[in-house]
Amino acid sequence: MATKTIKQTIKIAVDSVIFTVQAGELKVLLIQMKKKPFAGMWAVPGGLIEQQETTEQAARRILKAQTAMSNVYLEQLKTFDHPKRDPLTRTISVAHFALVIGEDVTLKTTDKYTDVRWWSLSHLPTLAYDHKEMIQDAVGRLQAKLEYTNVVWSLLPKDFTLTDLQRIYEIILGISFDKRNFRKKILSLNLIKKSGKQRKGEANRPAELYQFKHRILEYIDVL
Amino acid sequence: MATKTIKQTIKIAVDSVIFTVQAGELKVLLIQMKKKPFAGMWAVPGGLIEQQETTEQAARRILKAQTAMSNVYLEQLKTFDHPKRDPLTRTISVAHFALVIGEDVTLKTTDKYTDVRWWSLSHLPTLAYDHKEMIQDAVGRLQAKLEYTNVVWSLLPKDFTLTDLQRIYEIILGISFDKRNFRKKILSLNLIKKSGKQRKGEANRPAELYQFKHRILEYIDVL
DNA sequence: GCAAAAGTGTTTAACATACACCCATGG
DNA sequence: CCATGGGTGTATGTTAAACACTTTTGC
Repeated sequence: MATKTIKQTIKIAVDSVIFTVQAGELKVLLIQMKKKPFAGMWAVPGGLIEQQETTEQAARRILKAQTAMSNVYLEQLKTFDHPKRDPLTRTISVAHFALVIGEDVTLKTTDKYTDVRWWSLSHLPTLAYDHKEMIQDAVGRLQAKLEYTNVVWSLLPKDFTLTDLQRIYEIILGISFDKRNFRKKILSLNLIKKSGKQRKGEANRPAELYQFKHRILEYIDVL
Repeated sequence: MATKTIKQTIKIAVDSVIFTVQAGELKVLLIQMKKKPFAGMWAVPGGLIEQQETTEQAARRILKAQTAMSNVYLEQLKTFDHPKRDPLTRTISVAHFALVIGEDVTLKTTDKYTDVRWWSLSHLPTLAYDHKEMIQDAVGRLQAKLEYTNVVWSLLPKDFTLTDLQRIYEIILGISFDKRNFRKKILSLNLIKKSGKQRKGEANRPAELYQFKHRILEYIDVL
């Protein structure tokens, strides 16, 4: 070893797989690319990191350019490093995954991209780079993380009903739960509390509104 | 954005946190550094990646330089990217974690380092860079992975006893298990089979030798 | 008064935990 | 024959799973 000392010319990018739950579906934010060789294809938002920032700072900077964020949960996912993943120059991407609350996200358009929009995971368009694999990895991480952390807070507004919470779990995990058992389990975990308020104005019995006790990551056996 | 286009000058390294279980302890392989600014300190083995290799290939290449491997489990751990983690030039490290079988590892020494040896996790020396954090992250990952995968095969030889297996779990997780319950649980998981052989020659009843059915990663609720 | 979602307990099955003695061998 | 670690079963408690009806509201 240590004889071959070719100088590295590798770029470092950050990509963020941004999820939200909207209209009963899990969705991911994609931008449509302008430049070759992926013109017209869709990709997860990303960009090169700057000399003096961490990858997380880069991810937040780039995320701010696409969504007007209110509550963003962000964590490092995995580093994608296949030498041929970018056909132009070798680029290693430190992928992150992010969760935002569906309701209060407004998308911005920039001149760098043709379009920006949410895509349902069940109907994804053709993806650039290795972004299909990246999204699959991120979904797996999200599903796992729902089961052993309280991270679901990052997909819900401050006040929510137990049914809202159950829906999120059902949509992301793709299974349905018994209402009584789900409530029993969640309430026994000591993660949420009653807000005292109710959601009125619908053609049915008003629902109790709950809040998370802590909106920071905690590790707990959820399901 | 997209106005600040400072050219990136960032190096990409790979570091591997290599674990084994030896003499009843969890150990990590460290090399002692020669060069400033960390001369005399210890670090996890690593190096820069080459232009046309993946980080995993780089990790295996570097690992081969330190240990004569027989069975190495290797996976990407996390990317460490603080701008000041390397005081000389900005270097991003894609950390990996590796598991090797204690018995059949022979260490090589190279002229790049003062020394190479296994350190017990309970008595680590002063570590260079952010390698203390890296090792802690790796230990956490190892502990978690023991609980939801069959990865323990990578720490055991082909034939092993149920007591050998139980010891590994106890050492790494730092708790002790009831022998009968542990056996019941492990056998119910359908991960291992009797080899038909026994370990004789010790001053006690011979122990049945078992083998893993599959020496590849599987996801299962182990404990 | 009817449609729609909210809220609420009990029974049963599965799994985890606690626990103690006999067995086969080497020296 | 004794010291050493190997091997085995049962009873109890805890947690998960299955399951159906009443309540409150808007229209």
